[in-house]
Amino acid sequence: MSENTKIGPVRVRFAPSPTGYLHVGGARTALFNWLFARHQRGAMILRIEDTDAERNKPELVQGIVEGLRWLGVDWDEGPFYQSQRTDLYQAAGKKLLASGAAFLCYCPAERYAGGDHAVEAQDDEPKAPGARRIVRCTCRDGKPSTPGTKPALRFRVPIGGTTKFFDAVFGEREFSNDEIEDFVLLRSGKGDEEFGQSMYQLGVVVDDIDMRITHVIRGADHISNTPKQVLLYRALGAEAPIFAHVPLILGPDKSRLSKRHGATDVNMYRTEGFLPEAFRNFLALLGWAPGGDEEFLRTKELLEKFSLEGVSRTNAVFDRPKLEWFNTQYLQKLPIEDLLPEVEAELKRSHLWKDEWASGAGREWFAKTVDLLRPRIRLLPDFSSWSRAFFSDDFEIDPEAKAKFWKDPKVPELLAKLAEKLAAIAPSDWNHDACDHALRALAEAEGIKAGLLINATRVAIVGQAVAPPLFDTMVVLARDRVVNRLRRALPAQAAG
RNA sequence: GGCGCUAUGGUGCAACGGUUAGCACGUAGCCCUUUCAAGGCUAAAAUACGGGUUCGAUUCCCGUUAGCGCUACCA
Repeated sequence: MSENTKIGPVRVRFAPSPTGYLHVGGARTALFNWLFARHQRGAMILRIEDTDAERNKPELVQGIVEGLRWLGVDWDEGPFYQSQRTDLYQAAGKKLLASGAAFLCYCPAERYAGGDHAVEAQDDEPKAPGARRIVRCTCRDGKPSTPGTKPALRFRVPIGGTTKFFDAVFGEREFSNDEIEDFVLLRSGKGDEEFGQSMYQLGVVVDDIDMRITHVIRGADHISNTPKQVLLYRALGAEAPIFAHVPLILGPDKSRLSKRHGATDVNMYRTEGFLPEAFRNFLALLGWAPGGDEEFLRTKELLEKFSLEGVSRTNAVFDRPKLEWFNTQYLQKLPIEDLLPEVEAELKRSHLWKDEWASGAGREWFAKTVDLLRPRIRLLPDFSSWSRAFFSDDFEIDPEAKAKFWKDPKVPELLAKLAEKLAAIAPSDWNHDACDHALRALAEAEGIKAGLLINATRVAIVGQAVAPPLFDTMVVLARDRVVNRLRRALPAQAAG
């Protein structure tokens, strides 16, 4: 609407750090950025924040990129790697040093590291009010605390006053400068380098300025970092962007979502067989709502409706049962042509795919079969496992199904008779009602309930107690397969 | 410990001063039925607590409590 009219085209970025896989929190941040960018017809940029050589695992970038692709999140620029942009950060750091906005710090790193385990600050050192941590470094007046060591570059945070910024989700925010520590901009150099790698705060700000980012949409865990970054923008002579901090995703116990809560890697949902669009719909509704009660929102609608105003300020619990519900909804409601490629890919993965299903009559059969199966499918791999008998003659008969529906001693005889009756139907007359009549006529002639024969037949032709309605299944399998499977089932029954 | 953020059923969201507090997931029951789903109907279930402001608070303000975040030469 109007929030971006004076700052030109929207430019946003997703900036993961390759210290782990793409987790659902990051995925949602990426999704929100993407929805916002596409809704605003702006640009989406991917930037890899790999300035920590120690923790960084370059091979993880591949997985992150795959996760984003699966999610359907694409980008217009990048990926850019911060590890390849060090000159920019060094230059910015030196500029800040020259202007007096930063200073050299000779303190040993351990002096500040480790939170509660940090070295106790001396009584005469400026500390955050009531806290043990050191907020003002004694090096800021130019006197090296530990001469002879290589210095890091720290930002000279103003004494007194406040730093403000606007957050599209949380509103106007104001932080007291006395709470902000003299944070490190550039690590101390090793060997003969003047400085080491850039720290997070400097890299982010330098890049966001350089890439002309207009809206910084990221997790709410960064809200306390924001005043530091605003200070940096000012010191670098740039205008701060609009921030939008999105609430975090929690596990069922309301603690921050982590591995012990189960799958947090987006790629695990892909391999489990969730539909990306269902996953996207679910994720979009975690911390955002379009305002009404609609929940089944296809990506097109998400794109139309997304706005930062609808983003919630409260953390949300990742509710897997609801994700599963979304998946079954998509499995059932998607236009069949949207679902077919997913099923095709699944059958290829499990080597059940036949090329004859790619087009023509084969495609029609495939569409009809998938349509018959879909109400009972929960995850894509169910097409290969649970529905195997629809795509292959090579399937097992489930022992529990036998025990349940082949109990009656008359079953072998009944199935044999049914096979002969069905075999007598001309292929051109093979349809739901013909099968229905043939079976019910037999049941009546034998003086048994149709249900007994229906259930026994189902086990014989698909090997399971659970399947789509029998006569629809028979139509899809066609006469010869049904008859063959009935005949084949008899020795299996005797053996079982 | 300090600073910050948040608070509607078990969960995700709606209601942006006036509703019998709505929808969905999940749960329970019923219907449908040829197995199992799906679908339909019904039920139980919430404004954290205490103060204000107001004719009127879920909604605005303060406090308490709880949860979460930040508090690294991590990002």
